[in-house]
Amino acid sequence: MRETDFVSGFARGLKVIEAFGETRQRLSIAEAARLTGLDRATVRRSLLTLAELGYADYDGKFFALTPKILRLGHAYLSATPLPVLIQPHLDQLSEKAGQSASASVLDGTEIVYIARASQRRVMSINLMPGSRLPAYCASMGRVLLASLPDNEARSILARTDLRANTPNTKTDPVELVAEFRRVRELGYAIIDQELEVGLCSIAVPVENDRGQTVAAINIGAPAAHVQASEMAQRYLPMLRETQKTLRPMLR
Amino acid sequence: MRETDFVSGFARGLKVIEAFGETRQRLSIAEAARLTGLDRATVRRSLLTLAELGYADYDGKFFALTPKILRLGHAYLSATPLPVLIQPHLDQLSEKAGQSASASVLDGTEIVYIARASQRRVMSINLMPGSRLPAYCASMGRVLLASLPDNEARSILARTDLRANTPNTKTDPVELVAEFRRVRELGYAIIDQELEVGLCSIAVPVENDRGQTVAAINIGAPAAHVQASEMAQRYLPMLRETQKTLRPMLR
DNA sequence: GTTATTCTGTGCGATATATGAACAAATGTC
DNA sequence: GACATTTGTTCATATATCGCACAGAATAAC
Repeated sequence: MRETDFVSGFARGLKVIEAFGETRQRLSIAEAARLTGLDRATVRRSLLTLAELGYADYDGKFFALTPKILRLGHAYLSATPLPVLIQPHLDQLSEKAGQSASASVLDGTEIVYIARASQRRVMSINLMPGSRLPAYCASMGRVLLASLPDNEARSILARTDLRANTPNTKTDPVELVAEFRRVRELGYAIIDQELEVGLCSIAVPVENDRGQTVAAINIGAPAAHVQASEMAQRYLPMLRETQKTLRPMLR
Repeated sequence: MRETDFVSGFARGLKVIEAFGETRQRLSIAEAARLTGLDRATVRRSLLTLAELGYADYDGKFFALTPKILRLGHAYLSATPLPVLIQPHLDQLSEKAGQSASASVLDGTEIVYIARASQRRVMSINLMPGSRLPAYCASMGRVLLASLPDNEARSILARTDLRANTPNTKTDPVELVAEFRRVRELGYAIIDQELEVGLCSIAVPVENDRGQTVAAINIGAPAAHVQASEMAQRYLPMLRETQKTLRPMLR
């Protein structure tokens, strides 16, 4: 790609939109400039552009994103067959299991939720499509990383901030890569309170008709309610069933 | 705002992203140019920029958005208190009702889903945060339009393509404005298969502590399962309860 | 109330981008 | 296989944007 094939004004604008996610919903020009590392004048032009187009509100002092911005993510969610295809199956799965069911894909070091059917709230954090979690300590993340060649998974781990969210969290890259091998062999991953105390989850890959892993689905349950050791017995059959149903539908 | 306070490269790029929503997930340069009405060379630069930043994949022929694009919508969903506050209450509501519960806000002539707890699939279309429906024939849309002054609601109706999705759909602006008055008086709206045959729903406004309507929540049910006339009796009490709980939490 | 600091808005030269035409490659048509 | 269309890419140049520096307004500090 040549230098001139890059629209830096566009790239800067996207960076400005993302700046909103990290802090509060209202940003002044100076705050946005600090968060993005861009020049104030540039940020101001981007924000005024967003406001002009209706993607942001401006009260003369602060800018705030409007729901119109959801059109951008929606362009992906509705245009990509995956979320639309998976959602109804998650609804069924969730109802059958009596627990929350989710689907996600990998984006860099994180998993991104693309669909979700919540039965009850088991996590302190609130998940919705677009939400992100570190891959290394989430059941779907384990499954997705396990689907990659070892060196790629290692490279992602190397770029990850491997922090111990709970006493259970595995943070040793060597141990994690060994875990990926286990996951690859078994075809599922179980997380026992590695992300948050009190939360267990089990995930399986979603494969397309050529056997490539294109996403992961999981069921999460409160540890108080379901022991980690029971997860497979209870939920693996229905996860496998959903997995099997989805497979011929993909690509 | 001055001419130079508008970054047209940014605006064009956003338009290109939205072009994906309308058709398939893969777009060639020429297709994107046709959909956006922009020059091929310009669209090409925008698409290459998206690819360079990881928001799109490029196989040398077609571009497709990647899940990274969800960061943009997520910037709104996580930064805005409304979706994050409402979601857990929707989960509860949905579980209690045994039906899907959703929350939405108004964006132009459409409602935009900002949170959703699906119990089972009752609609042919698949809803998720960011999904949009025409306001005039959706229960939450009725509630949101009813919260506006008559002339504003009328102005929105004037810009709406008032089509009869089913034999039940109300499409006469005069009738609709009268309906808004009724909704305002009763404090809730019921839709009896106006959007889709077989689907009923009931919505109430979500007000902040100053009594301003900031969103709407609803419960949808299959008409075969729940008569429209029973909707209020069955679900209004729990909607009111959620409404009451949310009120002091907002702003 | 004064000073210091931070912020927003503007003008300008340097730099980057958009445009439409031109061309080559790919695709479709007969 | 030749012709017509469509598509992707490149180029020159007219136009728009960027980042800087500065002025004035708004806050904050004292």
